[in-house]
Amino acid sequence: MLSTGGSFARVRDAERGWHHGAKAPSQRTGSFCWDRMGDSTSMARAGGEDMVKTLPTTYDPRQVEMARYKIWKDAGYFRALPDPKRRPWAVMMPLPNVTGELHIGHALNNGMQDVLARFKRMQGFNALYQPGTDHAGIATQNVVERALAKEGIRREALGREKFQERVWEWVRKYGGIIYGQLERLGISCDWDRKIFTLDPAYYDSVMEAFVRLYNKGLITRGTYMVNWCPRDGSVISDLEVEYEEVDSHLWYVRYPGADGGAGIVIATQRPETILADVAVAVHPDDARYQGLVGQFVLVPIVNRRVPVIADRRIDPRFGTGALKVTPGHAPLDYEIGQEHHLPTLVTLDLQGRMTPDTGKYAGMDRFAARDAVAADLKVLGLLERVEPYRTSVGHCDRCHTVIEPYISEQWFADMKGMAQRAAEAIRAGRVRFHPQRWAEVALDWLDQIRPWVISRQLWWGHRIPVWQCGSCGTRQASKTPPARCTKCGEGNLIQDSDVLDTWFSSALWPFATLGWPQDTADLRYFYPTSVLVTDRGIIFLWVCRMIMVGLQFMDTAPFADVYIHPTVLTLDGRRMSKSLGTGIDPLEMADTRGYGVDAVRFALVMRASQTQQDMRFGEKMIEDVRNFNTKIWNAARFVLMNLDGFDPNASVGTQSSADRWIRSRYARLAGEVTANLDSYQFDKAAKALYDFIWNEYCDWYLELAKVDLQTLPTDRAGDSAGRRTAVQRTLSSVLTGAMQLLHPIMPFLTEEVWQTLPHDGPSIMISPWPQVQSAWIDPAAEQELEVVMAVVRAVRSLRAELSIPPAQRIPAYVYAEEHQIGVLRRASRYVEALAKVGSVEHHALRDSRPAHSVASVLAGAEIHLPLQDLGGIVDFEKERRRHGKGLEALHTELELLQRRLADEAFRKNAPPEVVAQQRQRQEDLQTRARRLQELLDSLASIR
RNA sequence: GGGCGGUUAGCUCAGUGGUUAGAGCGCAUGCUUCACACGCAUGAGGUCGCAGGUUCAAGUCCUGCACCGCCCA
Repeated sequence: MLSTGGSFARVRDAERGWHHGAKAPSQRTGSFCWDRMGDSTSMARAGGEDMVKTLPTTYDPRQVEMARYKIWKDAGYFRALPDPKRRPWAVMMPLPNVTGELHIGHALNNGMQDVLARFKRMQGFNALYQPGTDHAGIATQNVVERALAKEGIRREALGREKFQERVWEWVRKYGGIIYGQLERLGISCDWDRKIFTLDPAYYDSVMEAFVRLYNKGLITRGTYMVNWCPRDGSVISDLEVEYEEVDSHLWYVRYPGADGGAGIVIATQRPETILADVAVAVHPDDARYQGLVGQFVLVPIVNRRVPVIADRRIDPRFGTGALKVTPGHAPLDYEIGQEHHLPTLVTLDLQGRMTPDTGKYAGMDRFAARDAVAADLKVLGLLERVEPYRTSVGHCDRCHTVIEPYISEQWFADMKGMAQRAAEAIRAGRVRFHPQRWAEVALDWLDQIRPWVISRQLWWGHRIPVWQCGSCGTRQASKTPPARCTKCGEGNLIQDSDVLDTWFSSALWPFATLGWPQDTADLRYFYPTSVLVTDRGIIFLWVCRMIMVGLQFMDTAPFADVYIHPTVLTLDGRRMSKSLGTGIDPLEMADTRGYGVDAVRFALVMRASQTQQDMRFGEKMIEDVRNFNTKIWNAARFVLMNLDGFDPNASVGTQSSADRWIRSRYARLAGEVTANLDSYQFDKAAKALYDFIWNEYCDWYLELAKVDLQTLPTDRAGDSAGRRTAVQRTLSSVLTGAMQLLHPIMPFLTEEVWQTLPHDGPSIMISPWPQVQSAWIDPAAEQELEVVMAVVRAVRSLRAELSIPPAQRIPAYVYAEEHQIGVLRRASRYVEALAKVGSVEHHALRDSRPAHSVASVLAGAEIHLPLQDLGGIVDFEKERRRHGKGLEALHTELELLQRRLADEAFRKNAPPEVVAQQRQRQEDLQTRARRLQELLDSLASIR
């Protein structure tokens, strides 16, 4: 069993004894259990080590991740039900579009939510991670329209009802794809709570919200100039318009005077709208046109007689300073037209084509008409010139069609009061943004909120629950079709044909998912939620609206924290996009490339800093984490090989300084990771784990432990002090704890490793989060090991410098301050093994040095490799240069220090401890410099 | 036009006003060391975007500028 598959414990066997019996030990008894007890003991007794050795040296995540996920899910670990005895914690998934497929942004976003959910769950919270999908009105309608187009069918030909059936069909077929992909990420959502925004209960919440706002007079119908998408045939809100700089032209057109005079030259970006002009406007102070205001000019082509008016909003520096006024097709012109009581003419239809009354232009697309009109103006001799011009053009954020300003009657929500409350909540700190600067961004928008156009001319979405009387025209809002008109009593009521903006329904997400408007146990228990994790791109569209609506209906903001994570970019700083071919597909990385989901998650999380708003990301970063995983895997293999005869319940035994050191470092790590996750500093948590596991645990502690394991007796009688047990316990418990701390970020590998080591409970997922063991923090042991490591590094460095073959054992003399000698003597076995030293002699620093040696001068110690042991391989000239360089550096630094300490201003103004620290440093450097000089002097006598 | 973020080693990024600025990757050299070559060891590599200022002390605080990016109008 062990040698097959890529895992220590093939998943199914790993849980043997836990899942099928009621005997699973309680988490609190503290009784360790060997998982796969049979395998482990036999491994220890008879050739077990060989069996472990036959394990592959690399970890294949594909062998375990999917199966492990199923075990967790089936065990019900993701489930969160109200339980008054436990503290709730909740995060709502930013609902992906039902048409959507997983991309790198989802991997980061959901990965982080899962980190938090797993972290909080292990901390003992009753953690709810709420999943769901969004019907995504325009996006989904577009997708299905495109599918229909392939069959040569237009939606209008099908009719509303048939079309909706087709969309539902599509959703049933493809709408679940994203769920499967999210599961593949390993995220621990409560899947029994999956919600789709068009589910009946959710639909009811949306209707309820609309009717309540309507009855409060906060939703009204009005005619304004809106952003119209001619392709979608619908209005969209300001936030759904993306402005983009494009190269265009400025056409200078002469409008002849009605009296036969020269008239006026205007500059326009849109000659095709000339046909709808009703005036020409100039700034009242513009000296050039003083005489013309009040006169009349003729609109070219149509020869309409229109006035020249004065308006302060005209920018005299733009073009000629004269603006043609087209109230039907431009927002500013619409305002000017209203104030000056000008008529409104419309020459473009809902599809962006010239209207039938435009003569030869009728039916022409707006862009074709632009060229046609310009050409005709030229023929008429009225086109003075054309200049290249760079301008910002609004596009539909769904289909990228150029937006047309259009006068239209729509439903608007008045957000002013709600925005005020939301802003108050943010200012009072009841909603906190991380990083904090995003609060300012949100507040700016809330403070200048404008009415929200919530109706959409679509067939897919929540139908607006307003009925209009066919007889008297009275409107009423109602969740159910009303029988008769409230005013005239007639029964001829017609429902509004429009649907609601998708964002209207998603604004209700934090409470509609929990059963609102019903007063449910879920709602009482989990609302308000704990945190929202999302990208900055939807702060206004979604985050602010959730806060506003949450306060409106629940009287409490929907979450206390908002964490805005970075946006993932390519290595050269471009947006990741499938269509541009610049994306990294997280599932391709995990499965096709075989890095595993753990590696993808960790690689992303490790780079999520609060400093920058973007993160540049590439495949190599995932590969690096895969290597880290292999490192962990092999460390676990090593530990497992050395746990022979280990009894987790035996008394602790005598720990070495190395044991105390790594336990101390681990205790600090636990505190660090906990604090970093609590403050959404994911990068710091990940890096702390990476550094600890690789550098401290693997590179140092495992090597130190090897030294002890090789020398300590394996039988109970010989090991009366329990030294071996102590090392084994340290090996095992520190790795187990590190796996727990790493689990939220890398759920799978950590579970595999945890299952094979002595542990308590059925899964790492529901194991208690490691407490910071302050008793384990041991500054003396830390200092001791610092010295040992410094000596080892110094010897290794000398060896490399002198090209001493790695296998050649050489003697070494260590000269140290007297209080360190005892420490170094006790640790000499470590130095010998790690630095490949045959024997170490310890001396006090005041003792005389060997006559001829190469040396390294440390702060409190000197390492000497005596010459006679090195044969003729030493290049003394090189040695002198090396030490000369070192001495020079010391002198430079000393000079700086001396100057600083000589400065009275420094001694007077700097805090005493800083001055003292600098003095101490000066002394240390002086000592080192002196010793180095002595060394140089002794070298000078040699050849 | 307004606001925000960034600019630190070849790349990706850390860096509470106080030692001569760090990490990972990459690079160089050596190593089939009994967990791991997806590895180990050693090492090279930086006028912290530019210019001023504050301070005993500036990568860190202030002002201005440049460039890259995001948002709003």
